[in-house]
Amino acid sequence: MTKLSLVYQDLKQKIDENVYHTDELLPSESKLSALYGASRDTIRKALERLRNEGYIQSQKGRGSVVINHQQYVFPVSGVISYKELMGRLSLSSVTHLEDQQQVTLPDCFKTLDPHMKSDKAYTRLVRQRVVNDEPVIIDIDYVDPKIVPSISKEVAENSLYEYFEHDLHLHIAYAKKEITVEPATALDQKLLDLPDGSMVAVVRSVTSLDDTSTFQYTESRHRADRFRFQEFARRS
Amino acid sequence: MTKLSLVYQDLKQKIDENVYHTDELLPSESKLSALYGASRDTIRKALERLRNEGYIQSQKGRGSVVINHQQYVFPVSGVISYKELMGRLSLSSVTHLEDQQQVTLPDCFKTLDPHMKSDKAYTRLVRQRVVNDEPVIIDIDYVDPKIVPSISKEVAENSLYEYFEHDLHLHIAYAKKEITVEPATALDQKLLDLPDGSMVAVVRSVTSLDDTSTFQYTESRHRADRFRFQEFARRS
DNA sequence: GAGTGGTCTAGACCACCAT
DNA sequence: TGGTGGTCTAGACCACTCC
Repeated sequence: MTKLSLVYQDLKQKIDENVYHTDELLPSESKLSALYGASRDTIRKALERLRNEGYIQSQKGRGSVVINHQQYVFPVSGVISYKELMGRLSLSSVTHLEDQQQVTLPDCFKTLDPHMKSDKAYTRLVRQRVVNDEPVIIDIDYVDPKIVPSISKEVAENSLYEYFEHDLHLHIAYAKKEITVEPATALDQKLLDLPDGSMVAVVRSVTSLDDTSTFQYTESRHRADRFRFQEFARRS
Repeated sequence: MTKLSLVYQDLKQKIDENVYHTDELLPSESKLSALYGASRDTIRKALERLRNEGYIQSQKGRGSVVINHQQYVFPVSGVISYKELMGRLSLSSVTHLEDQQQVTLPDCFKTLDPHMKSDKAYTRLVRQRVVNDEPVIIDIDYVDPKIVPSISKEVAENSLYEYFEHDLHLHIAYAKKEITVEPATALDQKLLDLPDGSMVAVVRSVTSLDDTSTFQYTESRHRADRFRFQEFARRS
C-alpha cells in the first residue's frame, strides 16, 4: 500500500462514515500533511482523486468541501466486475452459465474497436444474472483464449475478474464502453422473461490489459425497466 | 493558460493529429521535460490527464504508449453543452424553444438529489434539438432564477452554457448524471415524432457551481434508436 | 494579514524493462 | 546496466477568502 492510497482510502472512508459530513470543510492540506505524516504533495494527490470521484470540491482560499455524494446505484464508468458491484450495493445475486463455445467476434463491437479481428477465435460465455429471483441481465462475454485458455463453470458462475486477476495475474487496465437501446432478441425474451416487442439497454465494453492488449469483449443486456446508470462528471 | 494545460493541450493535439500515433511510445518524461521547459512533475500531471481520458497507457520501465482512442460519439461523462458537442462532432443542428415558464421541480430528480427543494420556483425551458431535419432530443431544463434571473429566446436557442459562463461569469464545476429507459410521454411523441408505445433514453443531470450550489436540473430525452453513449474507464 | 488551495520546481530513491 | 515510469519530499510563490 502506498502512502497516497492510505490517505485516499482513509479520507474516503471517513467521508462515507460521516466523520466529515456534507458541506463541511476537510482539515487544510497542511493539517492533513501533519496528521498523516505525508508531504503536502502526497495529500494533494489523494484530494485530487476524491475530487475526480465526486467526494469533495476544493475552493481557493477556503478549503475542500465535502459534497453530498451519491449512494452507489450502477456506475457507467469504472471497470468493475458484476460481483464487486453486487458487494458494494449489498445485493446478492445468482449467476447461471447458459452456454460456452468457441466463436468469432460479432460485428456489433466495430463501433467500439474499429480494428478488431473478426476471424480470430474467442471463448463465448452466456450468463444470466438473477437478483431477487428475477432475471435482470444477460452477459455475453468473448474472451481471448490465448490469454485465458480455459474457464470453468465455477469461475463463470462466480467471477471472471477474480479469476483473471487473482489466479491468472492479469493486470486489467482500462475499457471502452458504449450504451445503446435495442429491441429484445429471442434470447433476451427467453432469458429475461420479456414479452414480444420489448426493448433492452445494452452496454458493450472492450477491455484491455496493462500492456494495451485487448482480451475481452462484453455485451451486457439489461431489462430496460431495471436499468439505471449513474455518473459523476466534472467540467473541464 | 498554465504550463500544465499548455503541455496537456499540445500533447493531446499531437496525438489527435497523429504526430504520435497509436501503439507508439511518447518521448520519455525527462525528454518531454526538456522539450517543454517544464519540470518532470508538471509533465507527469499532463500525462496523468491524458491517461484518465484514454489517450495513453503508461508502463513502468518502458514508457507511455498512445492508445487507439475513440472518435467522439456521445460521451456519458463530461459536463459539456449540446452546442460544444455538436462542434466537436462537426454536426450542425437547430434548437427550437418550445416553452418557458416558472414551475417547481418534478420528483424525477429525487434519485439524483435526495435533498432537492420541491417547493422552490425554477425557470423551466423546453427545447427541441433537430439534426438533419430530424428531431432527436428534447431538453427540459430547470434553472434557479436566483442565479440566472432571465433567459432570452436567443440564448435558449444558442447555448445556455455560453451565456452562463461568458455573460454571467458562473463557474460550472460538476454534475451528477443518470441514464434510464422510459416510455415516451405525449410530449415526446409530439416533439420527437414517435409512434405510440415507443421508448426514450433519458439522461437526467444535476449541475453545480464552484461553490457547490446546485443551480440547474436537466432532463434530456433521446430517441432510443439514435441513442449511443460512449465512455472510457480505468480499473481502480 | 493570516490561512487556504493552485502551480511549479529540483531532487531523491525505487521497481521495472530492455539490452 | 542505463533508461523508464512510480512514489515521495521540501520548498517556493501566487491568487484568493475571510476577518
